[in-house]
Amino acid sequence: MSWDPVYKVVKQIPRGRVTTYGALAKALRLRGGARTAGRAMAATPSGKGIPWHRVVGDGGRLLIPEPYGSLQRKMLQSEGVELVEFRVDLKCYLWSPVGSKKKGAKAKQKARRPRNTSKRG
DNA sequence: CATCTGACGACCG
DNA sequence: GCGGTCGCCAGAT
Repeated sequence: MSWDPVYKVVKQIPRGRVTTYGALAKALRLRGGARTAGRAMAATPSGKGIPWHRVVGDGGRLLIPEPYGSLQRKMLQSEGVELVEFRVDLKCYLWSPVGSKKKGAKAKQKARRPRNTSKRG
């Protein structure tokens, strides 16, 4: 799987801003959801100038493990992003993917499968 | 091919 | 607000 489209969006993240895995997954229509978005980041190639440190989890939580996690904090702080313990103030720094990455910007609505609620209920 | 794993998110209690 | 669990799917063994 080529995460090029994912890296494209990540590179679109302006300085001093952050985004979430879910946002990428939604913007790129990733099937696996945030999980797939995370997979892409885990495979983030170095040397491409990809600001992976601007990608955080839900609520701005920093999920990236060490030593990258520590690095991420440093990077964000260096960009002016205020960090609270292991979180980022999304209401101030959250950046959303514009949506101009895939060629088919039509965003076709696929058939939604009903969630099986009888499981963990 | 089968099995385990993982930079996540949503839901229930 | 927190913990346990499922769902998703690609990569590695």
